[in-house]
Amino acid sequence: MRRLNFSSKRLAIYNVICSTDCHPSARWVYDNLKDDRPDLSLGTVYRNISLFKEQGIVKYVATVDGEERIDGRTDPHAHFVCNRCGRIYDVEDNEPTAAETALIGDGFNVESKSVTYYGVCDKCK
Amino acid sequence: MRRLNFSSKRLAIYNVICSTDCHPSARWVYDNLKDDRPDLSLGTVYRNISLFKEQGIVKYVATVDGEERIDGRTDPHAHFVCNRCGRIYDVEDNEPTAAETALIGDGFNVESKSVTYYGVCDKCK
DNA sequence: ATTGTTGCAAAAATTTTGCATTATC
DNA sequence: GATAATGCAAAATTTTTGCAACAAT
Repeated sequence: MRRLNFSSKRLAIYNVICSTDCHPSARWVYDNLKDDRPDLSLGTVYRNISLFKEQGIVKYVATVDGEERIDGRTDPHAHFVCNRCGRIYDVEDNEPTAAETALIGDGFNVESKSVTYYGVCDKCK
Repeated sequence: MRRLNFSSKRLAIYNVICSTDCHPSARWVYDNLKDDRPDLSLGTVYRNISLFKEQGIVKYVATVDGEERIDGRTDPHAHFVCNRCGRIYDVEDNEPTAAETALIGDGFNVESKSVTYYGVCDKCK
C-alpha cells in the first residue's frame, strides 16, 4: 500500500494546513514554514498542495485577491469570505438541496458542492 | 446622472456577456468580439469586466483552470461546473439557508451567496 | 539502484497598469 | 476643450515546470 505523507516536508506542509482554520494560500503555508525550515521552496508547497487535492485530503475553498485558498477540513461545510479583509470562516451547513436532486435527474454526476457566503465579517464591521 | 455603458465598446462587451450562457472568461469575451472589432484590446475587456463587477451588473462565478468566469445574469441562482470540460451551467436554486440566518445572528453582513456544484456534466459522461 | 522529493530558477499564464492616443460629450 | 475610454506593451502576480541534486528504501 502506498504511503501518504512520505517525506517530512510533505508532512509538515500538511500539518500546517490542518492546524490552522484560516484557509491558507500556498504562500501563507510557505511563509509559516519558512522560519522552522529555511530550506523550503514555494514550488514544493504548490506541488504538495496539488497532490493533496488529488488525494482529496485538502479542498479548494475560494479564490481571494487572486490567490487560491484551501482547507484541510474535508467534511461538508460552507464558508464565509469577508470582502474587506479576505478572512475565510467556516460555516456549518449540510442541508442537502433540491437543486442537487434535480441535477442528478438531468444526468449530471454531482461530486461536490461548494457554498460560500460573501459579505463583511464581524471584525470588519 | 452618470450614464452607464458610455462607449460603444463597453456596450459591446456587456452585450456579449449577457447574450451567452457559457459564463465566459475575459479571454472568451475578447475572442468573440475580435472578429467584429479588430481594434479591441484584452486590457479593455478586463477593465470593463472590473467595472461591471463594481456596478453589480456582472457577477463572478468561479475560477476554472486558472481563469475567472463571470455571469451577466445577476438574479440568485446556482451553478454546476464540469470538472472534465470546464463548462458552467446555470442551476435554479433560491432556497434560503439556515446557515445564512446564523451568520447574520453572529454579526456578519451577508451580501451574497454562491452555490456551486462540481462533477461531470451529461455531455462528458 | 531505483524511485520519489526537493530547490532553484525559468517559464507560463492570467490580470493589472502606465501612458500616449482616441473618442465622447 | 475637458473628461472618459482605449490600445499597446510592459509589469506584476500567481502558479507550473525542467532539471540537477538529494533522500529514502
